[in-house]
Amino acid sequence: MEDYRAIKLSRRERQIMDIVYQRGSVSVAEVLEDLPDPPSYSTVRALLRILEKKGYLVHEKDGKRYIYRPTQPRHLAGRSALKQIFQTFFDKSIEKTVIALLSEADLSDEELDRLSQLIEQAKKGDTSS
Amino acid sequence: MEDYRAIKLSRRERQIMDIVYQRGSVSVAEVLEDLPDPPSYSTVRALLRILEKKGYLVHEKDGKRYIYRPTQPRHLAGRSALKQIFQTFFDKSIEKTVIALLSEADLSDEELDRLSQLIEQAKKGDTSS
DNA sequence: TCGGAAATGCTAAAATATTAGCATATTACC
DNA sequence: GGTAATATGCTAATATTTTAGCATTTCCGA
Repeated sequence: MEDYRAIKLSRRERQIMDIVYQRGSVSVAEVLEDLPDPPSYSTVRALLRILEKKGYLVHEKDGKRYIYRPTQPRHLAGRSALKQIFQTFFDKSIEKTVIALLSEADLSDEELDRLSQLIEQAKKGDTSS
Repeated sequence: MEDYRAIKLSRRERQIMDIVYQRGSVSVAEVLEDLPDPPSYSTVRALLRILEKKGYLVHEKDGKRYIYRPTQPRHLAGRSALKQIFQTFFDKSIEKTVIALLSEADLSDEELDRLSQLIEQAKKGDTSS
């Protein structure tokens, strides 16, 4: 499935999908909590139903209420989203994107060490695409 | 300005802003070229006018046609977008995001070396937020 | 068990986004 | 200068999105 953040969804639908991915799974009430300019409960339900019909979500029952989950796994959705980003803002360069990320916040030395290791591994496992 | 990709804009508006940031600056015809399910020329003009009115774009004349540019610099928009992404999909962890990026494509050894250097620098310039 | 709180199912109105058309202006070129 | 090609300005119809209301169902606790 392609990046929902880029193409298909309406404004509210996208907002809701972001909330779903952030939380992992959601009840109607939770979505309502997180939505900016929150509409009515009823409205949120309608949107979740639409997203399910479009195939982006599924629900299961938890007691008397529904819990919605994304159909596309989080890590895949994340990768798609990242791809969109570095294509749009960083000349399709992963390197530039990483640089921007690193300058975004101060990582701890441990985190930096782990990244160093990762890069070393990448250097060795060369053609392992 | 906040991340236009997350909150405010409609589907078409967002598509157009992505195109603008990808190209740097755009004519109406260029936007039309890149839009999926392209509408009419007239439609694109209307949307660009709306985006300008909302403050996301400005235009200048180039001969007889308009060239539109984003008001927010690309690198800032990119940072906002990245932030959104790692908050939504990577538990607010920059490290996890970098890892995802590295696994996304095979970087050349030179690129990896440059990243190593960058990380070393980050280790030294510790409190330099 | 039965009443109330809190869900969902379904439907339709209202608001917004999307679209295109016609009139007018600008430029390039002969 | 005149004319064709190619812009823009403005407006309004259409489609979609967003919204909420009312009826019904489900679960929990007294």
